[in-house]
Amino acid sequence: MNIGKAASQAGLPVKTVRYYADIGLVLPNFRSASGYRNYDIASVRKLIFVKRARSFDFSIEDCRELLDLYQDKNRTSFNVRRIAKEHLAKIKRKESELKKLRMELDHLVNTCSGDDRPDCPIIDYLS
Amino acid sequence: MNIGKAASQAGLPVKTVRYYADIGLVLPNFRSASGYRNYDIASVRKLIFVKRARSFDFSIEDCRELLDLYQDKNRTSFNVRRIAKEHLAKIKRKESELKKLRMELDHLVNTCSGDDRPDCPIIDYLS
DNA sequence: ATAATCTCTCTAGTAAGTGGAAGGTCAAGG
DNA sequence: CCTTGACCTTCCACTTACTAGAGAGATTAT
Repeated sequence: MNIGKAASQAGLPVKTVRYYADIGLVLPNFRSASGYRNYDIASVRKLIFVKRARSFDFSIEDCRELLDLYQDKNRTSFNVRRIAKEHLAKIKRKESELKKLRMELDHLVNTCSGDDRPDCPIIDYLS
Repeated sequence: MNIGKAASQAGLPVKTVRYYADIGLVLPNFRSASGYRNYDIASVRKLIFVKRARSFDFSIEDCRELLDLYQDKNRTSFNVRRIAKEHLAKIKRKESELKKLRMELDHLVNTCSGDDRPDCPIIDYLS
């Protein structure tokens, strides 16, 4: 199938599928005589795999590794878990930073009267 | 003072201060005959203000607006609060997405045995 | 005078795409 | 047979908020 169909089956924009081909993440099976990219079911499955992994916020490089493991019948779940654990650690770090941020900002917004006067604890805090 | 001193007083890399000048966020007071940027205390305070706002993850464009309000003696706390509230809403959205992500990934990592066999619930889930 | 430490501008790179321009291809209809 | 419209191609530029480095000029210290 052509890129348009592959993209819609995977639920990705055509541009993104082309981009994944450009960076060698998910290559089309072959090119037609006129240069059209051709995808089969297996490559569409790879696109879907990448889409899911990206929705978990895995980086493209992580996706590359995971995709290798996905295709490797001799993989060990140890290696998959290692990547996922590292990623989880990053997410947890981000989450706690974001929580701290949200709490501080929440406090600032709550202490600000938000009226027509210039006095503002938010500005004061940032100054 | 030159850019180096201004940057260190603000706790920012020189490159960043130059960047803020390039995009017109915090301009130096003037340029010396030889082209050196010159910063006074007021502009250093603006740099610090931006640094704090950035640490709250306000975008550069938010910083621009906040900086305008910071300098505007006729500002209303209503406007400051509006920007902060919008930003807070974005952060809250991100936070809950991240939490969902973390919980799902946590679950996957916990169900994966992580041994030398190829069977892996993480791969299964992404497939 | 010279060396070390500034500073300047300019270019290019980061992550992961997105948008658009200019042009080639393919199937259907008149 | 020709045209229309939908699809496809490549290439370039833009996004965010910087950061790295090159090559050159300015200032300061010895």
